[in-house]
Amino acid sequence: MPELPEVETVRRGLQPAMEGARFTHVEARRPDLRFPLPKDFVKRLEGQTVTGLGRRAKYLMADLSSGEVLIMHLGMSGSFHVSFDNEHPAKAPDPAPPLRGGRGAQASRREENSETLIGDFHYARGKLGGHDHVVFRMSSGATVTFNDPRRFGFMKLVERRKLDAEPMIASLGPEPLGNAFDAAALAAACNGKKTSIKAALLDQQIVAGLGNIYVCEALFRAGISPKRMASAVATRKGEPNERTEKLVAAIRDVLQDAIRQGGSSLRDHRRTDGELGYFQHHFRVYDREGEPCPGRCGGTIKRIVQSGRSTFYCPKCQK
DNA sequence: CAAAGTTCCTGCGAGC
DNA sequence: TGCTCGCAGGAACTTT
Repeated sequence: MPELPEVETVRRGLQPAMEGARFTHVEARRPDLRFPLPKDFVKRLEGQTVTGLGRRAKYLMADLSSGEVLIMHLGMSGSFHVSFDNEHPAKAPDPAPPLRGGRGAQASRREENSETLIGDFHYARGKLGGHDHVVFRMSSGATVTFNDPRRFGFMKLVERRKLDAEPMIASLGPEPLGNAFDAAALAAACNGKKTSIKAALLDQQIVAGLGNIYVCEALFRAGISPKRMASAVATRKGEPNERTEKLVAAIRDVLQDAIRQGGSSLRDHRRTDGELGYFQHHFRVYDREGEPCPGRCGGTIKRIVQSGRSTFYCPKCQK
């Protein structure tokens, strides 16, 4: 699902379509996302140039020539679709599986079945067109559509200079792949936390961008039990220990691996259409309840529920 | 059904 | 002892 690697994959897919390009036409077809789009949403975008397309945690941020930033969040089911004029005529819906999650035209050209390796999520067969929430026509010749059936995603326009005052951005912890995130930082953030390390890593204020999947995977790679107290990743006074170092390295590794492979393409497992995702095949514990531990310890992957979310782990080698 | 991410609310415990 | 504050955990949101 859209965790950091997926959002980063989407960002890279949107870049050739949007960066340096101007919004020539914007449609808000269904303004009822998690937050309603502002009434002047279209007016504030049309004519503006995207000077840069960045990412903070799971948020996409498009810098606009107007001085505003378009913040976009995929929620749980949001996806972007990119097509270029010369490949997909805008009028007729493409009967082929549409590109979801935005690897852009290059991936689509390179791979026959782009559906399986886009860093995202749903390929909503038969739900294109009028059901897309937002459509951008760009001066690059690209049409970018945003579709989010569950509507937990949103788009928001904020003045760049007021970005630091934006609560959802300001409250974020360090980027896990950035320099600010190291053992000392993690230990300090976990110090005194009376909750599980699993819950702590899901807390975007401790480290920003992890979700349920990558927390499970990182804890497995670090050999740390998800049930361990968060404060135990640090010694007294919040000093890091060996466990902290391992965990930081594991988080970095799993995110980098996932980004390298274009993120995970999870969809509802009960659906029968199409392939399953891509990095999902590299999951070692997530959604692998009952399977043997890939670490050859002889253990079996277990599923437990922590603060209402599934946790997958190997009780034998995660201590 | 349960799954995804975030916000909000409640309840409990710690501390004064 | 009694109150307040903050944190932790759960519900809600939505859809298939």
